[in-house]
Amino acid sequence: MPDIELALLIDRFMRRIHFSLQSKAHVFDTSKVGPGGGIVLLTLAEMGRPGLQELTKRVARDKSQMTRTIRSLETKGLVMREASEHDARVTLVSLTEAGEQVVEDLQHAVADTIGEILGVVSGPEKEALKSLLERALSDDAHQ
Amino acid sequence: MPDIELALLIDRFMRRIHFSLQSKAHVFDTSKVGPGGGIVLLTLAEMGRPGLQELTKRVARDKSQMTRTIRSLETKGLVMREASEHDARVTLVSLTEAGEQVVEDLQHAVADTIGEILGVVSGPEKEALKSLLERALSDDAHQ
DNA sequence: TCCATTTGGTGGACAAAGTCAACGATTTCT
DNA sequence: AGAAATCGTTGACTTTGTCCACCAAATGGA
Repeated sequence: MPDIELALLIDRFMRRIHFSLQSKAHVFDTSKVGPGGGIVLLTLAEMGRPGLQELTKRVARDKSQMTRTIRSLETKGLVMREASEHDARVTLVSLTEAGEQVVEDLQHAVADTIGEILGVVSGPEKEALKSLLERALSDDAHQ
Repeated sequence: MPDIELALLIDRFMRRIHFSLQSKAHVFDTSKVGPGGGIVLLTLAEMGRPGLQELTKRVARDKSQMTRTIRSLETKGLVMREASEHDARVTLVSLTEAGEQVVEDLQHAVADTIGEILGVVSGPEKEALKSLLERALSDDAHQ
């Protein structure tokens, strides 16, 4: 019943990561993509060349915001968009080479941070955590 | 090494909770405290009567923002502040009765939401998750 | 004791992120 | 073909987050 603690813990945890990353941002975020852009880039690296809508759902943002984020990343040359051949409504988004380079930097930074924070936690536990989250998120029955 | 997935999962997870709660906010958030205010109220219920700084660190927010959040909650009559006797600089914050009432509503709403999302996850696993997060957050060597 | 330094809280100004509703261009369904 | 749904974009607006300067109180030496 009192899983409120869990919610509060998760909130704190996320902010912890956020703070930690931000304090080092000036070192690795040379392209000034910010947290929002960063997550999008990392997700793109995972997804390949999704449609904008698909991407939006994955990162759970508002579509209008995603439009702007992508545009910003595009003007930085990190991302490219092309129309889908099958459906003229959808825009496919993918990383450019420059984008992939940035992703690598981001990956290191994030991995380091997570490593620091979860240093106390054993490997198997981390895997358990991932599996748990994946299951919880698997039924993407949300908007 | 590739714990980036973990970071992305956590981000998605948090947004999932956020969305779910927000979609029902009109039902339980009758006092219009918003997500920010809600977390502060719930945290206050946990902490009792902390100093503002202490509270700020716990929820990992900027102190100036906390000032404003508390003021907003105060004008709604959910929270009260009093000067500490030991240290004239610190303001002690605590829930009013009205505040405690609101906290109860929040707790139910949050518990429900977490319950929905973590429905797939077994009890013991949830406990493991909590313990993991607590450990990861225990060394509050930040800020 | 006096002064420099830290600590707790407030305020202002601005930047970033989120929210909401409307719109044009497709596609899909019947 | 026509109605309805989908995809992306735009505009306007609210909420959060961030940074920095500031005052008041406490602390820690010389």
